[in-house]
Amino acid sequence: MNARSSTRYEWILDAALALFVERGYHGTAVPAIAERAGVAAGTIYHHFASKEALVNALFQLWKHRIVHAVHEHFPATGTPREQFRTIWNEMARFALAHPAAYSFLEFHHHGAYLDDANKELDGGLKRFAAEVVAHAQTQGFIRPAEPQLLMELVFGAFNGMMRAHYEGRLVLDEARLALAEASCWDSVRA
Amino acid sequence: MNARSSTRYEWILDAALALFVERGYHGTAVPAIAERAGVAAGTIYHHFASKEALVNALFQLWKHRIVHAVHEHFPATGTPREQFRTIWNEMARFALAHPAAYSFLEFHHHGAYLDDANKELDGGLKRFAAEVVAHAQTQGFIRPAEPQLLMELVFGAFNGMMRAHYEGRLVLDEARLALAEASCWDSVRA
Amino acid sequence: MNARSSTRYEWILDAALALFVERGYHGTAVPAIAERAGVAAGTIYHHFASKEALVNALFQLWKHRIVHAVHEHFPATGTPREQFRTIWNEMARFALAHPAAYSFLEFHHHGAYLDDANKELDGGLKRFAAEVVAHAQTQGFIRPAEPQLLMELVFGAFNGMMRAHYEGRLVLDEARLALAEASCWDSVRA
Amino acid sequence: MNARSSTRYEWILDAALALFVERGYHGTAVPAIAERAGVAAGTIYHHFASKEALVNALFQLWKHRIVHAVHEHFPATGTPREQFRTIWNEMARFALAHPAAYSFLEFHHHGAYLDDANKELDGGLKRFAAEVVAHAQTQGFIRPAEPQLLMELVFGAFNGMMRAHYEGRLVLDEARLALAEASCWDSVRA
DNA sequence: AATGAATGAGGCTTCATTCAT
DNA sequence: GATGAATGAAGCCTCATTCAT
Repeated sequence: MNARSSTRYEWILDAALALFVERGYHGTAVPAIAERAGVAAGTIYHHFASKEALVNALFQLWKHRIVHAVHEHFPATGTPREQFRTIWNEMARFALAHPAAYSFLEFHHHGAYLDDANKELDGGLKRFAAEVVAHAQTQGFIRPAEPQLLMELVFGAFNGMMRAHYEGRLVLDEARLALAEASCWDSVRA
Repeated sequence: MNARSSTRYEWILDAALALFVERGYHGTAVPAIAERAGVAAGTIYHHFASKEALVNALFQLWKHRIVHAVHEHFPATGTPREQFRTIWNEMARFALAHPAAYSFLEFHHHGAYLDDANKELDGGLKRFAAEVVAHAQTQGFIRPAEPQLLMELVFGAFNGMMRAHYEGRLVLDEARLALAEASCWDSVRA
Repeated sequence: MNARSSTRYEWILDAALALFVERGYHGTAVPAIAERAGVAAGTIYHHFASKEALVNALFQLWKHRIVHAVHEHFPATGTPREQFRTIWNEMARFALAHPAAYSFLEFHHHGAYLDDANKELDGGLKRFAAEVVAHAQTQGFIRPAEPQLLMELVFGAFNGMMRAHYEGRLVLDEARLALAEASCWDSVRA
Repeated sequence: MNARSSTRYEWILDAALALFVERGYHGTAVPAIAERAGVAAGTIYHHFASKEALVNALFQLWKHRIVHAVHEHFPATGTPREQFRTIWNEMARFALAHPAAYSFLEFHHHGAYLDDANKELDGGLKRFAAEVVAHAQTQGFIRPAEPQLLMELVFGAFNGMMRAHYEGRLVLDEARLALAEASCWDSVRA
């Protein structure tokens, strides 16, 4: 789950990600993951205790990565406007660079098989964003409303845009991303 | 063979909806649907040719209902602002009255098993909304940007809000719905 | 099983015969018989206690008919040559007039579900033929060999010919039937 | 995946042969084959894609064997009488050594599930025999009649004899086989 | 008698997991 | 560690039979 000697570990994670996104967790057979990864079915069980352990490892890996990407670039001392834009841009960069991973994290229901650690992880980014909103409100930059509500609206808008992009209904370039970001800022600014 | 006459037909649809939302299509066993519906497993096959036919019937039924609800109340001669608010409110009324159905329609990947008729149906509401946006732009009420992009942002925001509500992170009452609607209007208005 | 008030009884027998020949007993579903017969599935159970009772009734009906046809025209006082030809011709007439029935009787394994009465019936025609052979041997018309063996050879030849005809590998007309009959007579005559 | 290497492969074929002969293809459940073979039900699907693939493999295997046995000993330069006797004897040897296989090949209707390759295979031996007959006719050894008809009569007689033997109505020893062969030759010789 | 929806046992097949090599 | 054949529980579906109408 961290540095692993074998690169097969990563082959398996990559194959599982692709298949889970394509066909869902329950719709994906372990032997199918093995075949796509180019390893034997038994090999998966040398690296993961079960199919459930595999999906949890996968979720944790990518959730950590996106959280890290957002936190790493977050301008703690910037203006709320800058902070908003930075979070938006980092998430867009991530979602465009790793479409399968973002789709897996955001557009699939994992409730039935995620372990507690991952359920805790899942809400982290949104809690952080809600805090940023709340702080910006104290400075008067963002309209006075439940931070939770505003945050869910913006994340939802972002996800709607990304999903439309993934599904081919929308082409996302720099200009459109900036326009969308500005629109969303307008929906929350004071 | 399966006119809406039989109540079992509806028991099965209701049970399938609940389970598909809970555990996903592939995660739901046909005998589990039968048990929840209070019928024998074989009975499902008197009403639906297959599990796939069942999920398609379910999708079509509810998609028709929400499309109907939105179209029925759409103020064709109203101002764009009124039109926007009406669509928002009708969708909210529907999503709050039928949480499982809305969740099933919007928060699940159906790509692998939806038939062509349903794939066609799926995009209908969004195409309609994009047209409304485009028309409002010609009158100068909505900012000049791709209608498709603006529409996906607003639908996404709505869905983010609904999902947060369903998952217990947000309480939605009249006031919050109105506030959210106003926020989203601000994200697209000229 | 004899004169029945309802003609549905016969529709069912006819449909069952056609399907059993096409797909075998185990390969034929009772609802499929009902559909082909143009009756409801439940109706079959007003006329037959079970699928097994149906197949037994069918077997008995047609076995009786062919036995009757052969016996009716058998020239008890004729020469063995006449007797041989008559049996051959009667069976050919029957097999050509009722291909499905003959195929059902002779080319399908019924061992697993025939009742005792039918198992007894099954051997009747062959026992009769063996007796005819034995009697002809006492008069020196047929070569001295086990009647049972000669009879099975001739019946086998007849069946091989009929099957080839049914399966389209052979066209049977009067001339060919006569030629085949003469050939078979040559295989047993003194 | 299923080279003849694994003994289980053969266990399964043997079990399937015995059961198909006893109860027919549709009357035989895959789990029953597994049980008789002494393997798990799932194991069958490591060696055969489906029940239908299994029955086709079985048919092909034994059809190849009998064709090979007949061709291997066929005296291409012998007299028609020798050729006739050789084919008869080889088939008898085979049919007595492998009663289940011969019964499976000749006494069951496979039309519904045999693949094209097997349908092609099926007619091979008979086509060969018809050619032998036709060639013998050109030399004046066999009476002038359709080779196809004479051949079907002889094969039919052979099958009638074998079936009577299998079903206990006839005991076949060397003397009786020779007698039957001579009888059949008499039915076709000039 | 006739219907056909309903039943549920059982059939074919898949698949998460194990284990001998 | 790696393999992949083997397992058997469980999944989707069929079908002989029943029963309320």
